[in-house]
Amino acid sequence: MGRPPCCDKDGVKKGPWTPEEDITLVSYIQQHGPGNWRAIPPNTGLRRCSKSCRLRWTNYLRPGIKRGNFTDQEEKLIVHLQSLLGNRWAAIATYLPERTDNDIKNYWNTYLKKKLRKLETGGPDSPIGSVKSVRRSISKGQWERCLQTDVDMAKRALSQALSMEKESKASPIDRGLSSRPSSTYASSTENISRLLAGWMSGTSSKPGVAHACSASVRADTASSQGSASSSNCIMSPEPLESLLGLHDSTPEGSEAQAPLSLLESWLLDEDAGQKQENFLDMATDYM
DNA sequence: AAACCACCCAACCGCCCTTAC
DNA sequence: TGTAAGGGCGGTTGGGTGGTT
Repeated sequence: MGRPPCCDKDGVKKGPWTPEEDITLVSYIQQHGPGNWRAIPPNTGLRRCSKSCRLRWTNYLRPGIKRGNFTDQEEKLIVHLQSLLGNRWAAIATYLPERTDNDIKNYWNTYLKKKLRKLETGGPDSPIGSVKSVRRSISKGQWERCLQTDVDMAKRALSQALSMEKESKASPIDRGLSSRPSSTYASSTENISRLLAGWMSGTSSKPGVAHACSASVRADTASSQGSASSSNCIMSPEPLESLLGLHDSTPEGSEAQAPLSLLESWLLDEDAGQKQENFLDMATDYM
């Protein structure tokens, strides 16, 4: 069936976003929150289609996005999840809250796919093979139920982890804004200011903010990974780590924490097949 | 120095799903 | 119940960048 594209109208701008457009979009979302994308162009004067606004926000301006190199853990997680879920990047991205589905998709298409192809031709005991063989051994219905449970658990634990994270890490300014639900949008301002800094400091040959920023981020992450103060990452990488159970600071009363850690350890475990049974047991317990 | 090439990634496109009416 | 609209998602594209020849 399909629908006519929403962006066919004359006067709709395409191509890279300018800092001014970013600021306009972010300030609107700060006031009204994300959603109702259709209302954004008429209310802000942006000559962009609603989809473009949504994508710009979710893939670039949204707070909490981590850019730059993927860690080994993230890489393993992506590989495992891709073998489990296929190219459902949005689902995979729920496990990597700091990464966008677009980022993961790009990373997969440009790097991981090739790497895995090499691995597959190079050796028989790649993680992909083990997971796939396990997957074949259980029924489709079982598998889908597991996935659903799996995603639900991840979401619960993630929201808990993130809320704990925000409370403990909120700057005085952020805390001041925390009375409203959209407090995290404050960090979008940081995004924008960094964007602008990258834009301004970049050479005039830089065609757009996107590349100016990503280039600076890449340079930054390469030179000072783990440096919290100078990082271009809007949020620290800790939510992922806490999600993965890498921190001791387990939130008390976090009912989903234990099963999630098991899940993640399973996902990150090279020997994924052996833990499949545990996971299935655990999943059914939580249904 | 310039031409070429491969890679990266932001953004677009088209389809599907959900929801409102 | 049917239809239209909005939003979400995955695939793809195209311009910029960096490395190589």
